[in-house]
Amino acid sequence: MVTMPRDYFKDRIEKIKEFYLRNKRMPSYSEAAFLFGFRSKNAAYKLIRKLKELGFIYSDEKGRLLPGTLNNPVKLLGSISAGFPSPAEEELQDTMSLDEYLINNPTSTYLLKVEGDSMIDAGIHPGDLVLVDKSVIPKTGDIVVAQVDSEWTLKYFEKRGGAVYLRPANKKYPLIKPREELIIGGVVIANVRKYK
Amino acid sequence: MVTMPRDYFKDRIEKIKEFYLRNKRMPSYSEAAFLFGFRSKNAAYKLIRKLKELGFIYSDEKGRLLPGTLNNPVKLLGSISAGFPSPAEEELQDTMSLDEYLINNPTSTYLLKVEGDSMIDAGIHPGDLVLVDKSVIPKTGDIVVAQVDSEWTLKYFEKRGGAVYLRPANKKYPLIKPREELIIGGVVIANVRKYK
DNA sequence: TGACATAGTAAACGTTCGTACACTATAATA
DNA sequence: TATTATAGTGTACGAACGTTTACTATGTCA
Repeated sequence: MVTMPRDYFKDRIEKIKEFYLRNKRMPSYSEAAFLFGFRSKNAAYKLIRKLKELGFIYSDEKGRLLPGTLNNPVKLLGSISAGFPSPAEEELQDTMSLDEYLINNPTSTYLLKVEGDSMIDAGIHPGDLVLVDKSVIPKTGDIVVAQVDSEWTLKYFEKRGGAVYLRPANKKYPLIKPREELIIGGVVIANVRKYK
Repeated sequence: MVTMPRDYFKDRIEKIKEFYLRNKRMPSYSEAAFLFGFRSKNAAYKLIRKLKELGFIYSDEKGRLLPGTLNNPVKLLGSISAGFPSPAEEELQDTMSLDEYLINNPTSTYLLKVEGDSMIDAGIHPGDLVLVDKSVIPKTGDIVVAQVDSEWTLKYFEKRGGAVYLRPANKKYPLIKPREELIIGGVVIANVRKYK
């Protein structure tokens, strides 16, 4: 029986990953054979069958290859204070896609750039991007996009005894009790800050 | 001459988008024809040629369709304090992918879950996910993942007169002057917080 | 040693692919 | 009204597709 070296699969997966990132589609079997350095596309066919069993790849009803966990661009390490594993060691790590992780409802979610410091105590800074889902019904404690005095702002949503209040996360600003009807643009489901 | 209704393209694009999200690949021309309700795939062929000109789709050297701006899952609205356009109006908005926006170097970037409150004044809370690029060389003011007393922590990086310091973003904790060699696990390039 | 599982080669199949060409129907324009 | 550009139908063709089968070579294990 022939046993393959330890990183046999990893190199192959990396090749496909590169192809996928470069071409934005999965290779055909003959293209995969070329990637792997095989002369026969059946060799690729058999190899990929194993990658499928490992979950890196799958295929649709027509046999075309689709990205499995390949798709996920960022590697997952442990948590920071727990003495997480050294970033140096390159294993077959778990990966994830930020898009898929953060966005539940692609059609009802949009992105908003934050200006002003009214939510700074909630860790939402000017310049941050805020993901807003307008299909979510706000509950007390949620951060919402609301229209106050014909201006859109970011506030904590509070419902007490039938009345609705908007609370800024900054002691400098007062609690807001909306005069008339309150227009909600959606609930903040995530906050993203880019440094570089 | 036949002029198409205003949202002619938008509906078609939405159909392809749905297909792409569902199948994780672009449709063939015959599949696209079926999506559009055409009997002839040549009709899809001509229509998609126009979508290509608009940048929503393109194709590789073998003619296979590839996602253009389709790919991007989240719609971009204006900024929040500027009285941004109502989220209700559904135009052909700009879209973006968070993965592509945040990650410059997929191979050297990883994700870390934050525990502890040492960076809370920088708006990085316990439970946040931090994107770390280990190929970036830290500069003063950057937030880095560093090993202090054989523990991995998140600190501001400061270089003054040849000496390197690590500063927590929380007044409760003291400035750290590393005794021996300083091990840096990478530079924080983004912070992500998920609420829902 | 002999039996066996595996990695890879090679060729063949029916199907689907992208693309091209000829054609019809419709609506706008001059 | 005649002209013209466009939306869509239908057919055809060579190339590439996924999949199957047969075969070789090689290393493992009893």
